[in-house]
Amino acid sequence: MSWTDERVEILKAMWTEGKSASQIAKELGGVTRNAVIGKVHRLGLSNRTPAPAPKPAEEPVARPAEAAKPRTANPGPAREPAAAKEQATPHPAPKPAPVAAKDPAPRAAKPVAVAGQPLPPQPSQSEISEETRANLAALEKRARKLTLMQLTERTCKWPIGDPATEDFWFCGHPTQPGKPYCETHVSVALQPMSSRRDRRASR
DNA sequence: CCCTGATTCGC
DNA sequence: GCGAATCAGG
Repeated sequence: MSWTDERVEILKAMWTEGKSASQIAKELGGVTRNAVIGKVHRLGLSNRTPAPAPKPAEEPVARPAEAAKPRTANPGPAREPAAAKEQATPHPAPKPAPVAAKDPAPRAAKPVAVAGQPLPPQPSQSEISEETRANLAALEKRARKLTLMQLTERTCKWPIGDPATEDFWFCGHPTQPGKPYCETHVSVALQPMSSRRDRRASR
């Protein structure tokens, strides 16, 4: 794949929106995150940080040659205004609408809209075995407490807690291959809906 | 270990 | 210009 005009546009858009290089790479396809990062730099739109922490120059202890190399952000010569359109929605994390927190029961999670992510079909308030129930309780205590932005293809996206408060995070345990949740959450989320199988029909 | 962006440097 | 390898960090 090559950097066609269109692909570059997507790259710019996504990068500006705060998407990570790997996300962009997956979206575009045919490129690695390294390629994306490399391109981002060549395009000169690397600095997503309006507040460039002026890094006090380190002692040229071991690399005199390196010190001479042009940094991405060159303080000297006229650099193009890349910080102009720094308006992209500064809140990558969608804030869920406040929800009445009246859930005394062992914190069963409420579904939250996660952009582009499969949503956890309610803990199927239906029939969940006591065993599974206990499993969940134990599991949630060991949750990695990932934030929305830390979720990846292989982190369990099961929401835990109340999205309206700070008491909210995602399970984060390793997902079952191809599934959005960890083993335990898959079991409660994607049940074959046959808790009560026919008592005799089967064969 | 998973992930992030940054930089280098051969192609 | 490109991007794998590598670096530095969370």
